[in-house]
Amino acid sequence: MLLMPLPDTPCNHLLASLPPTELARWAPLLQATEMPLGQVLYESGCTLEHVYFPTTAIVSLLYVMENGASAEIAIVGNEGLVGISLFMGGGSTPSRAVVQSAGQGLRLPAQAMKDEFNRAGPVMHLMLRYTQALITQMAQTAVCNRHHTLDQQLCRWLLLSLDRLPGTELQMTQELIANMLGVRREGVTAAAHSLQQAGLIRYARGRISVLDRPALEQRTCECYAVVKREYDRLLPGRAAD
Amino acid sequence: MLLMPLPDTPCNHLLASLPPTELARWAPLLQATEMPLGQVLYESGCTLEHVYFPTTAIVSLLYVMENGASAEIAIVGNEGLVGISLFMGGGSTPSRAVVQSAGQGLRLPAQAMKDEFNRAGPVMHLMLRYTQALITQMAQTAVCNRHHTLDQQLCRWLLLSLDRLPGTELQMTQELIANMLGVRREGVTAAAHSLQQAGLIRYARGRISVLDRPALEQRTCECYAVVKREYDRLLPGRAAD
DNA sequence: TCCTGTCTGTACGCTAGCGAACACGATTTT
DNA sequence: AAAATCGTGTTCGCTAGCGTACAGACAGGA
Repeated sequence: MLLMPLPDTPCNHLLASLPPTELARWAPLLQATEMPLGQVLYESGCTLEHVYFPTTAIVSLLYVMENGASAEIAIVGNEGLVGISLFMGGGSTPSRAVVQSAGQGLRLPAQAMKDEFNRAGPVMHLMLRYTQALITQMAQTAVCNRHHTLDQQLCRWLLLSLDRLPGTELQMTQELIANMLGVRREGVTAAAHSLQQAGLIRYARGRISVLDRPALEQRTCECYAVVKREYDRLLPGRAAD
Repeated sequence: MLLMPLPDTPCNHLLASLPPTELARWAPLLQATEMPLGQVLYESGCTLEHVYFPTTAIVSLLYVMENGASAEIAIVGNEGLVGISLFMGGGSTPSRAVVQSAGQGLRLPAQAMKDEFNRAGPVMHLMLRYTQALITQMAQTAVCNRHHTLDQQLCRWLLLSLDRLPGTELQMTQELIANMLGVRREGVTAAAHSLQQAGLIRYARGRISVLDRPALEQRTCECYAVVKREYDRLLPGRAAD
């Protein structure tokens, strides 16, 4: 079957929790795609032609300012989809979606999503619940940006990314992380260094291994837990991790 | 008529842009309410019994941290409604809604909103477009918190509030503004002082008059314009201000 | 009239993070 | 094997905003 060619193959949780009937309608239209690092799924203000359901990739929603500086607004991985503005209305957003961690995903033509959404059935309610969870993530990003230290934010970011990937390793340069968090690369270097010295992670040339996840969770701010709890509450279907 | 007892009486733009048929269904259920300063419309994690359509009041959605510090996530005034989680799913959010500027509003029983939303008609689409605009505001709040100075943020905040009020005066102590922005009161004092010296505002004991709005718009960051543009794009029905 | 509470001004030392510039090792390319 | 590029470490001065503490100024009530 398309979504699970092999047992234990990673799949998208949103798709996986669709009722069989609706999934069957989409199955012939879903198309597996490679999502290489840096790929821009949509640009600020542009209308979408597909929605993307990441399976092993991670996508960042970020806003790029006029002076080129950027800030991440939310992370989307195998728990969600990229392109909510398609069914929310407007068809575009002022932000940009960039692949932050290379991998695969499934994509669906925009029209199929709109059609299914307009049936106002279980798919619609699932999409709205996901959107609600995404809203929480954005809100908490605002709070975190206001009040918490770079150290804490890095922990939060690592955990959010980790939750959306198999394994405990992420391929990610400090430069890239800095762009996501909207801080200097040197700041990330310092924070990562202290995490490494504390034995929580190990990194080398764009490869980060998380050694002590519980300690990371303890070191981060409350924002991570708030977001996690809300995702689990609103989207109970997905595998408990 | 309920929504416009007198010509030029302020009303809620969302309600005003409903088709007559749907408005007629709600009209008997809508109930005018006083919304005094500081009133908590809903608390973090609590389920809603009403949705609120502010007419002359302004409501802040804010997150209160474990240590008591807070940060505003979005502002809702006569352009929107408080309680989107009711139709988005989940029925609650980790944030709190507080009346930031006293005034009136209309409230509607939760069930009426749910019922109407589930008809999947024009009301649903309007609510979703509003939610999309709200999402933009939250995202931009995150960006602003990351990158912009207190001065710029104060300007943005004044403008957003001003857009939701009649006239050019707001009743608002610096202490309260500081809570919303998630900064120290002294910081607001300093920023407000410099705005006053530049002749953009005048304030005294909790009363702020905006003297030179164009200059405020010039002094703020791009965030204000991005949010404003998105509201105008998604909710074209409301009066151009 | 006094008094109390509210709102705003000011000062001081402190820290996190910024901007810029450069060093060095590792990896890839030629 | 040499060269170029990439990822990380380090330094220095600088600024915005924090925490704390206190003082004056205005308002409304007793």
